[in-house]
Amino acid sequence: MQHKKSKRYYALEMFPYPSGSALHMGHFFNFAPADTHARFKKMCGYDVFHPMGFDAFGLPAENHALKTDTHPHDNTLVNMEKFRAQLDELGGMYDWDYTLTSCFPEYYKWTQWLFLELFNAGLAYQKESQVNWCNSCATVIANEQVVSGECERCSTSIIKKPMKQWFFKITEFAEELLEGLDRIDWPERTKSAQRNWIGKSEGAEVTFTGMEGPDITVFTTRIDTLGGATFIALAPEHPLIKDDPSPSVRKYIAKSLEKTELERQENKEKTGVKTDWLVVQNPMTGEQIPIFVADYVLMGYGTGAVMGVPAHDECDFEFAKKYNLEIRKVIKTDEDKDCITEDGILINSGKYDGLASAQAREKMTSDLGKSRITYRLRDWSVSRQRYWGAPIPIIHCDKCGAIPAEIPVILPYLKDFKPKGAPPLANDKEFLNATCPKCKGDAHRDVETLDTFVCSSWYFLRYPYANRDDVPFEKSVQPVDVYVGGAEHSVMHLLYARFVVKALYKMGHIGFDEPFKRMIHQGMILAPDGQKMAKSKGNTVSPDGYIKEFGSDVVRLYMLFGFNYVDGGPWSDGALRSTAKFIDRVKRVFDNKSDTKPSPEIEHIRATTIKAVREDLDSFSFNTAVARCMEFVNALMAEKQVPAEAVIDLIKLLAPMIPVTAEKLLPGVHDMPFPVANEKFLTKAEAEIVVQVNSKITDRITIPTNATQEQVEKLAGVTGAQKVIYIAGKLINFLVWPLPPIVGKSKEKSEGRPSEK
RNA sequence: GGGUUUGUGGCGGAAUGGCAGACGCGCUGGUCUUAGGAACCAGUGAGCAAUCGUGGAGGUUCGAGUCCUCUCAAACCCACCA
Repeated sequence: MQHKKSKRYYALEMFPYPSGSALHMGHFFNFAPADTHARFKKMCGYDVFHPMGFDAFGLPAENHALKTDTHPHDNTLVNMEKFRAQLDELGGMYDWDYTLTSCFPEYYKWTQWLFLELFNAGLAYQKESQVNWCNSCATVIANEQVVSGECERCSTSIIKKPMKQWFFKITEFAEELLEGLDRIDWPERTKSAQRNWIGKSEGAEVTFTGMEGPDITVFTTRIDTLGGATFIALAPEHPLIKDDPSPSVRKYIAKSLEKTELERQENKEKTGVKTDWLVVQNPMTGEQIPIFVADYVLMGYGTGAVMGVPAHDECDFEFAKKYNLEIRKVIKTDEDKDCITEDGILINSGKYDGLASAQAREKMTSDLGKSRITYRLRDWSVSRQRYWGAPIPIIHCDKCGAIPAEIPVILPYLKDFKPKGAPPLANDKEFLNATCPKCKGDAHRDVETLDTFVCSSWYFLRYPYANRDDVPFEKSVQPVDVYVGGAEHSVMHLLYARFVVKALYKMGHIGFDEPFKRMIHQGMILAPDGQKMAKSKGNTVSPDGYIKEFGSDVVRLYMLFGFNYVDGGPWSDGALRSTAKFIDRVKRVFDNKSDTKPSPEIEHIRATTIKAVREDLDSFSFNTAVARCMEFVNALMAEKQVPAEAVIDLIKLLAPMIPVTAEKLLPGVHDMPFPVANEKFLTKAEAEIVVQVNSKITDRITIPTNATQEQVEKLAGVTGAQKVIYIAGKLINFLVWPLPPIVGKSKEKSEGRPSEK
């Protein structure tokens, strides 16, 4: 019975975060169905690798420890044990020999290795910049972790703060990150979210010649509106005005920089101040236009300077109105009645007069500017001023600068890890003081820790080598075949992981450049009232009680059957009981089996069920897979004698879905091959098809499956058709044209509509 | 404002352009039970009917829940991005 193990199949779920409580319904809905898929693949003969670990570093664990006056290390160990027990209870088929825990030195040594590899390749660098600071978390957070101006974790308003920070150069991979999306089997919405986040836009740089001051280069996607540029606006952070002597300018800059991200966003009214000495010349019209400093211009995008074209840009329009600047139209828009192209035609623009905007852009870019592509993506800030994370493996030496430390740099077990202005590790003198590896002089360690997303950006490479202490992984490591996890990671974890893999690929450490070939996001289980489950609402439902009451198979099967996996939906006790009922029926039909030969009907449904279940389990369409099995059971129960061989196939089909029950009924089932449909029985000898005349159903007839179209036409008994459409096994449609009094839909409509109107 | 996705019975949800509502919940009736439950059997989109029905309006097609255009609604992502 043992089949040949062949192709390796790497099935992975996002590893859980062992914070405060136990695994919740969301975890179960992620893990149980994904486990069904992995078990199915195993029975199909794949050498399935299905590991599980713990994403143990991070803020929630640390904050929880602070609140409860415990230590995150101790809590994590306790929680992990609880998680592990729950995962076993769930009946998960995991390769526990290859587990990993991101807060253990055996793991984070290699996270530090990754950091140093990026550092040595110039992809990790330090820079002083305006960073996102969360006062409540007392740490810097990455762009991706700022959600509409607030901290993703605690919803505190984010402020900007100048700070020297470590960054990963994810922007260098913007184009690759974009391009790779076309090659992977991921949900469209996730790809779209990433494209959105990367935010590529193609445009041009145009330089305005300075008359009294320096030249100013702006970025624009609409160079065709250049003739309508009546002012220039610079971001408050722009280097050209950094040392501007004008008091009003200095005051304005200082005020803008104080504002938080959120305040800037909320303050929709444009403000700005005109500079005294800068006047620049429009390269197209030759005229001189004023320069403003305005905080609606972002330093981080384009060149930090924009040309103000009030007639064709909403923001510029608002600004121009407020400061009484000229509004000059240079493009015909939809409102202009005589507009003939979709794209607009250039007017009043000298030698470009009359060109469509797209053409004009191309021509003007080569004449007056330089084409340039910009991205919204920012480099990933990875320093955290907190305790519970992997220490940044860098030693700072006054003479030699930032020097790689010997790894692992062990995170000390601090009794007091409360953030008090400085990062907690700074208080540990033993940790802080170090010797420079280069000059052997006095130096100090970097006291910040790495963003947890660094830990999770590469863990899937580590699993197969979890027990190796000489290497993080080897070049022969394989990408994940199917990755299952929440859609909330669309732009953080999933983007970071892709970046890290691309970087490692470029450095020659691995042989692929996309980590997850296929991505599935499970939906969300809602409370029975259709609301999101929340402790504050008191509507949470916990899986543990149900498992205790009904057994894990019932809960698992309900998760498979009760929802479309990708959509999720509200929890229902009633529907859960129905799956318990179904398992009882399966047991009963199994007990009633006898050594009879299956009837042709049973052979047929057996074959079609096997085929359908195979397809459904492969495509994560669990609900229909269960439905097919239910039909199969119904058919078997209707038999006087239940043929054993068919029932055994049923148990094999169900084994990935109800592993405990299946193993009990058929010991060793999980090592047996998944049933293969007998082609012979897939089609019946006879089939019922629909007869249509002029696309209306007039009859249903039974025909031999192998009948030719001529034979079917004869059997249908319709004559005089001008055209016949025959879909084998489905329908035959006789078009008797022109239409007799009983008319088709279109005629009816054209007659009926005018009189109704 | 830009992008993506989703709109199907009382409910969860099925339908490679080919019989809409598979499968299940719930409900109704029945069998069996002292009774309740369980189990089993039958029915269950709407309408007395002809027929009508997949958010709405058009279109393509012999044929549209499915493809195209517009529109409405919801969810998510991005958003003074030049």
